[in-house]
Amino acid sequence: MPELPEVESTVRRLEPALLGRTITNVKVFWERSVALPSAATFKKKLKGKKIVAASRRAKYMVFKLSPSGYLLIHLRMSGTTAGFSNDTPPIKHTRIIFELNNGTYLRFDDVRKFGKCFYTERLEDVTGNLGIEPLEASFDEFKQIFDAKRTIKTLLLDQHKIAGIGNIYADETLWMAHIHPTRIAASLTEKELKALYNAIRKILPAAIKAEGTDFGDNVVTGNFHPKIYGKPGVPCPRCKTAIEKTTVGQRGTHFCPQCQR
DNA sequence: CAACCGACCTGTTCGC
DNA sequence: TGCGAACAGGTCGGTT
Repeated sequence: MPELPEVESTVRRLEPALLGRTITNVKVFWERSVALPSAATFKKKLKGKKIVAASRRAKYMVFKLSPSGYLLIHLRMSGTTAGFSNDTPPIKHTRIIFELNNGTYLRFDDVRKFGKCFYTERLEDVTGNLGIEPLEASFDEFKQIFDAKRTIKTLLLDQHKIAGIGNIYADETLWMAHIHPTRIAASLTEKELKALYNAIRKILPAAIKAEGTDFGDNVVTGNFHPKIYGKPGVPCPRCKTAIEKTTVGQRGTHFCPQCQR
């Protein structure tokens, strides 16, 4: 689920509840939700650490700890995080609980168990291979990525090239930029690349402001409404042609056959 | 280098 | 109504 806007919204929501709090205990209900290091070491390393900053890198939540280290959380497909008071019981899908020193806890729930938590002393050990941040890169930095013979959508989803865009926002930004998802990246004109760059810088902030995409479920509870994602057969908002759904790079892909060439 | 495939997982929706 | 197949916001490692 969560792509850049959802992760950003989640971090902003959690920040006031976590800053200055100390982790007093960690309960792991599903060991493989801990990616690094072992679950036992993870618990030991986090206990007693104070959360001094909350931020986002790509689709990772990053919590800086004192006196050292970082807690990173990647929600993957179905993860969620939220704070609760200690008298709230965990649910069926609770994978990890981080108890805090004020009678509350941070809970990591994850139906499909794909989400991962990391503890590391050096941030780059986890985030070192990630590509540019879509909202921070200059147009020149952005442009360099697309000098490749791959399809544009596959590139947009490649976190080692550009990090944070997922399936929803790849489809949405390509639609806004009038670019067909199977176009070869290197064939895009300067004008098309600029349109894509602008679409990203328009759609992602709007989605952050809306606190993520509205899917009517428990995973993403935001208020951003996609124009074409998840809407096969629905008239294109621009030209009224029926939105098509195909597969690109093994991912469900929505586009307008009329205005994306 | 790039596309494809199976894993990793559970839950919901679709099609017959 | 029932039941298996298909599919879901992500990513990785191994193969074509």
